[in-house]
Amino acid sequence: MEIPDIVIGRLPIYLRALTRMAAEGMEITSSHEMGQRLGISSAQIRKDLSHFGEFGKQGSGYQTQYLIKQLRRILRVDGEWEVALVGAGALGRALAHYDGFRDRGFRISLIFDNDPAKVGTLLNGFQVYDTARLGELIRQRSTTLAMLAVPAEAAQQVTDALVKAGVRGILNYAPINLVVPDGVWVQYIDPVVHLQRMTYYV
Amino acid sequence: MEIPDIVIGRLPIYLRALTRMAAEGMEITSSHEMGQRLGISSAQIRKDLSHFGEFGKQGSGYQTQYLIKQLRRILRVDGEWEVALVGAGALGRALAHYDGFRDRGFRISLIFDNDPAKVGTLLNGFQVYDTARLGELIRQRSTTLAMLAVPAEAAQQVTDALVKAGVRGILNYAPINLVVPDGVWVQYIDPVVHLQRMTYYV
DNA sequence: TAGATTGTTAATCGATTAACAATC
DNA sequence: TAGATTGTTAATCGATTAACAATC
Repeated sequence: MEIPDIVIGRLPIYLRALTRMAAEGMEITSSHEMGQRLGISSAQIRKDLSHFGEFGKQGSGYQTQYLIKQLRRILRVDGEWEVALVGAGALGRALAHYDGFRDRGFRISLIFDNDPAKVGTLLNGFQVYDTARLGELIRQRSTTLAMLAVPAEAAQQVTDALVKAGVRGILNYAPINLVVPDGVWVQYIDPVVHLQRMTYYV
Repeated sequence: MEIPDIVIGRLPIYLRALTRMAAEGMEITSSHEMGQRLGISSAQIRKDLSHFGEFGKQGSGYQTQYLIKQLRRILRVDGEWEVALVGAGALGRALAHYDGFRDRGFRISLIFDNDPAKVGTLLNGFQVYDTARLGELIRQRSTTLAMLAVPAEAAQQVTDALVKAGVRGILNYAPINLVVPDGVWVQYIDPVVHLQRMTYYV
């Protein structure tokens, strides 16, 4: 009954591919066609989707737009999540300016940095607040998601503050493992880890 | 005999944790202690390592520095890989300035962009070259790794040029699936995918 | 109708875990 | 020695795939 994490993990990939296909004008697709694009077996795609309902038609396949809509609903990205960004260094600024969040369900709406030279400035139209005010402001706005773009040394401390303020999901760009209580989710992005996963084979 | 991809995928995580532990002054550790930090069972860590040799001592555990050295060797990051960066937008610039590559085995040494206003400028001390010269320069320097920080629309085309020039591993920041021939590896970084993996649970 | 593709079941495959002898 | 931890085997668990009836 419980849906495996690994299945949930693939849904955003399906959603991304379908959105692309829709943009290319494809109104209908099939598990076989999706699998070809993604390097995944068609059986796996059908099995994954079957955890959530029946979205296709025998003989013809899936209506692209309809499946997109369903996946957005399942993943709960049919609305817009407000995301806090901690760290306004080079990476933080790049994230703040990235325009790919908006139409996929997210918006950075609260930015923090502990550098007095940055506090009070605007970043993509948003105030940069002092990290000291993190708890206060996140609680006030009931923000539940955050991105961490601070040095590794500060990451755990900031995480503790985020969790205490009610954040439930953290996208961590710092190259360090975070300790969080049950009920808080962390995803990691570390380019070096990804590069090191390729050098073994190259 | 063949080592599973999923095992290779965990080694960089072990390496990162061990490096952290070493920095904290820990000279010895155990599979149990590592597992606690990473939220992984000690049995899995021992099993993973056993694919490559025997690195520990019964009763005491692993010498941190020795295990780091072995993992670096296994992953082939005991030297320094030259990496090409394609795309000098906000993200590309953040990557070019990131100082966390160097001591983990990588160095961005070749930067491309197709914006005439950027071509010829310096980025972290390196020339920005016209993307039109990508094939020529990558071949000349025998670069085998690349990071892709270009818009989704350009990603496949740039990928084809990279592969043709001899690149064997691509770290793709564009939110799109790439098609590559056998023998070429791709790793994906898409913050939205990671965020969407959490919203289901939050 | 004939061809295609779904959703699902059962079989296969592979990964994780538990347990323990070996031994530091 | 007594306690601790490794490396490995076997058992368990879970994920993927193959196959096909249902049906558009």
